[in-house]
Amino acid sequence: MNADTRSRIVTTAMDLFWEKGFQSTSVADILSRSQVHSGSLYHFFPGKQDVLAAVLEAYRDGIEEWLLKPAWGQVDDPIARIFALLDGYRAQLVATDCFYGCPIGSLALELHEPDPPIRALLCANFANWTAAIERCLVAAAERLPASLDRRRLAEFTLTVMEGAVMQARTYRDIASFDRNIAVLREHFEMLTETADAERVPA
Amino acid sequence: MNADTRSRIVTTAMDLFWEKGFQSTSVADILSRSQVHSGSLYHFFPGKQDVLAAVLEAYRDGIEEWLLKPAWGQVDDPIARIFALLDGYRAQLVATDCFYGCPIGSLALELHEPDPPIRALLCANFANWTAAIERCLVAAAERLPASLDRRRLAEFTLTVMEGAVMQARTYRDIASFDRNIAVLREHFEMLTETADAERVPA
DNA sequence: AAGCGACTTGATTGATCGTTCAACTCGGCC
DNA sequence: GGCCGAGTTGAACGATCAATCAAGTCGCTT
Repeated sequence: MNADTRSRIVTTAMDLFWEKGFQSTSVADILSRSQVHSGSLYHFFPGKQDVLAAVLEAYRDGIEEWLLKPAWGQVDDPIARIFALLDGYRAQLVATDCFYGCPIGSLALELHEPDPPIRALLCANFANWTAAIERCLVAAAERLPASLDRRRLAEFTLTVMEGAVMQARTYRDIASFDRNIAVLREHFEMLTETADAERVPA
Repeated sequence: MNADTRSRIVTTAMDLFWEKGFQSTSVADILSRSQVHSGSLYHFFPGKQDVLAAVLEAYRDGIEEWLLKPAWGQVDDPIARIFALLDGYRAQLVATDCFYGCPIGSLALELHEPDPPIRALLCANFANWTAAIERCLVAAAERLPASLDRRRLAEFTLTVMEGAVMQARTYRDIASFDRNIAVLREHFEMLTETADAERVPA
């Protein structure tokens, strides 16, 4: 029951930072919900910032198991996988009445001058997410224009997801999210049509 | 010197909320920078939340003069105006070394459970921004597909801007912003090409 | 010139913040 | 059996927080 005191702190902090953000979550909040005493927390972590770092590391290391595997279990087509991933964020919004969105995005905008290690972890989370999308785009290369900048489109997909989550949360309306994803889908369709056209040139 | 005590509080709070966010800005921060004493602030505002409301009202009421007019002074073409507006956010990022982005977006993600009036003001800011873009799209209707959902594309433009600002700030790299806007531009180009094609059908 | 009300001053409040620390428990090792 | 050190306990700390308020200033009205 001691090795998982640390992990209980981290998972509790993940929940609380997701629900209330970093600043609005007090150390006392983490302690009471995780049933841990302050001395124990400060035994494992030098301070609150380091709990945040551990949370961001957990997200970074859990992207495969907690984000990609659940979304891609039933889906093989690479482009379908991209939208299945986005649908996971949709499900999260719906499950919380559009209260909570992407935890990384919220933290990224909340922390105005994050310590370098914290910012590096935020970047790592974004980069891993983008890399997963890019792998899908590579797998779907034959359906997309040959000249397509895949990394750029993967980055754009993250951009649209984060922006769409932000608006859905602000409007408290999942329809806003759906409309944004629909436009992204049409963007992909225009790209595949372009690829079709260039494959039969003469 | 009394009527503008209130406005000095509001403009100072605008700056501070932009720089540090709402929670990280203390009332004492606002007081010291604006050279106002606490009693005066609490004479005009019941509390800190109401300063935030006043800030959001100022943004909402100032969108024409402070956002659109500067960006559109030299630009007439409606689609060029959309990207001129986005370029304004780019300039803000560059001027602050990618530290500060869209104040509304930052507040929207920072306040996890905003009071209803605060959330309504965030929505109003987003809605006004989107409406300005939609007016451009209506003005450019003949270059775009007839069936285009203009409100949806305007909403999408906001989505891309907010997501792009988030990433540029996180990566501290304006190139990320530029790549995202480039993809949006290509989206617009594909739409205008579609419109060209449907105008010469036979 | 007297009085009123809008506005200012700044010390002070109690709550809450992140953090510290001395005392304690307890399993494993010599 | 005695010791050590990892982990726990929870009271306490100083700092900072948003907010209060009694006293005071000043311009305007009558």
